[in-house]
Amino acid sequence: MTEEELNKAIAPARYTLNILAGKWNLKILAVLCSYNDIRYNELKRKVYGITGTMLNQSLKELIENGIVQRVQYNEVPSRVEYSLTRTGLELIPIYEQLVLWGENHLGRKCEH
Amino acid sequence: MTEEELNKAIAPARYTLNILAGKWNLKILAVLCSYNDIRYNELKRKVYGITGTMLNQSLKELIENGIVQRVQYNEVPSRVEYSLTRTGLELIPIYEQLVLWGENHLGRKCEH
DNA sequence: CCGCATCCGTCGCGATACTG
DNA sequence: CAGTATCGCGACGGATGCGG
Repeated sequence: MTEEELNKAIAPARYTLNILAGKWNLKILAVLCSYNDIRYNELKRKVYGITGTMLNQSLKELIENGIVQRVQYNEVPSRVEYSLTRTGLELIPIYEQLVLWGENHLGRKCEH
Repeated sequence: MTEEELNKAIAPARYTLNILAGKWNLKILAVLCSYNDIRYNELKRKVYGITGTMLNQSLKELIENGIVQRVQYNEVPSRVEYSLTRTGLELIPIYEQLVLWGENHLGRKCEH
């Protein structure tokens, strides 16, 4: 395998990983996954410990990558709801695989 | 879902991600995957662009996490071979899923 | 209620030089 | 051939305060 071939082969995986690897993205996905729609402040409360800055930054990334959808309702007071897109939902099986591998591996470590 | 429940739920996925997310780990896995055993310098040549420092650091992590196996042959000149463990092999399907999702998503971006 | 601008600390990454 | 030690930079994470 040449350098180019190797790079081409892993590029899509790198791309996916870059999205998942952000410190809060996994938590955000897990929360969004269990709600069809959720408001900003509700989301902020569910993703324990996150600051406004980080939540907005993470959401921005996720939106730009087509994983999260932002819907703004022009009411008073203003209301914004977030939800997973179809693309975002397709990320869930991967998330579950990550959990499975992690569980198996952590389990084995304890067994000796 | 409480804070603890959420943390417990995602912890294994975080663990798996931390392993995969290192800058060179994906490339190293991809190379190791296509060789049963490979020597240090051969590996260094295949993982284009990596420095000795980074290769050793990455390998150390992967070994500590039970993904890579190091076998040293006491010959002259010295010879060390690296290979994936059973646990490491179980990471391959995840890697492939990451590639698939990335390809689909990148594809859609170009379609408009 | 929702989000942005700024500033700062930490850490992953890496260049270089050295060892058995 | 197969590594280790040291030093430094830059990007990401995060606290705080402002704006619509």
